[in-house]
Amino acid sequence: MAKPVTDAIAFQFFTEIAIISQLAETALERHLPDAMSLAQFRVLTHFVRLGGPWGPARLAAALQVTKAAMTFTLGRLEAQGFVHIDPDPDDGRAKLVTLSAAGRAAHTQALEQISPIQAQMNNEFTVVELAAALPFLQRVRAYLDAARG
Amino acid sequence: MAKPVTDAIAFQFFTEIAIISQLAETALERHLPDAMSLAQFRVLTHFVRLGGPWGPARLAAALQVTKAAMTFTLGRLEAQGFVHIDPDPDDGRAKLVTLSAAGRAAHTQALEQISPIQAQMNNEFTVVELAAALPFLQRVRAYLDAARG
DNA sequence: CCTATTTGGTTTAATATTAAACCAAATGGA
DNA sequence: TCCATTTGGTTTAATATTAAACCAAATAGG
Repeated sequence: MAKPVTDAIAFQFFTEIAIISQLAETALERHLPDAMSLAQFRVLTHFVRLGGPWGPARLAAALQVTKAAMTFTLGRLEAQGFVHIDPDPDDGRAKLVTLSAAGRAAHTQALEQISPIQAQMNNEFTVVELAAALPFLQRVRAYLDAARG
Repeated sequence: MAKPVTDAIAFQFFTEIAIISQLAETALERHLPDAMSLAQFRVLTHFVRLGGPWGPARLAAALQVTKAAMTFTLGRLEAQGFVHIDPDPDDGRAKLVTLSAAGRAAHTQALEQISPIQAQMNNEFTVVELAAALPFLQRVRAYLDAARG
């Protein structure tokens, strides 16, 4: 026999996570500028936070999507002029992706549009509560990250 | 000015949630039987937990997907013989979806195939830890659920 | 050096999802 | 009763995603 109680709790934990994730993503997507998908927003955020040129493969790994998905997203971002994609002078296979001024502006604009959600959240939950929840979530994330073989 | 610290923590919270969700879903999907998508598994689980006939619209609402997505998923489930879809005798528009014996068996089979993940999880985290994390997650979920207008 | 393997990236085909338009049946006032 | 609105469900078109095959350049081991 399995351990039904234990199983049920782990299951419930991931169910809550999945629902929160889905609701948050939907809310976020609804407040993003029309032409900007969540995937695009995440790439822009990544550049704003960490700067520097990144290759598509590294970006895909960092944002946990396939290389094919990243090719697609970067194509959309480039078409809107939000990133520059240049060949890597040091590696004939590789490309270097950088955030453009327009991309940075679009991200700032997106942040403004989602600020009402942030404000509501901060109204509903305290920093202390959110911060208290973080360590365990980080442990779970680290475990899943390590366990994905 | 915004409150950068507060904002950063809420952002970090949802980032962890999103990553955990993605990693968990990927892991789950990899252990599911080949022909069974996560969406299909969720519908089967719903029936196993709550029984009874459900209409596509109610199912869509319960599992937080659009009616169109539910039409698609139910079509796949019906094609595999995992659910029965009959007209509702009391409502000319509606349909009644029920779990078939084959559907129940497929769900049992799926549970067996994902049990290694459960086992690993239970090995890494205690029931107490998981249970301790639940209340706050439930509060956040309830808030987001209520706030989605 | 060579060759085998790895790595960066794209393409193709399939799947899953949403939004929007739509149809048909039910419901609720006036 | 009748019409307007709501509700249940499907369809269509578009978007986003994955897996798998593929190509080209880099790297490593003999």
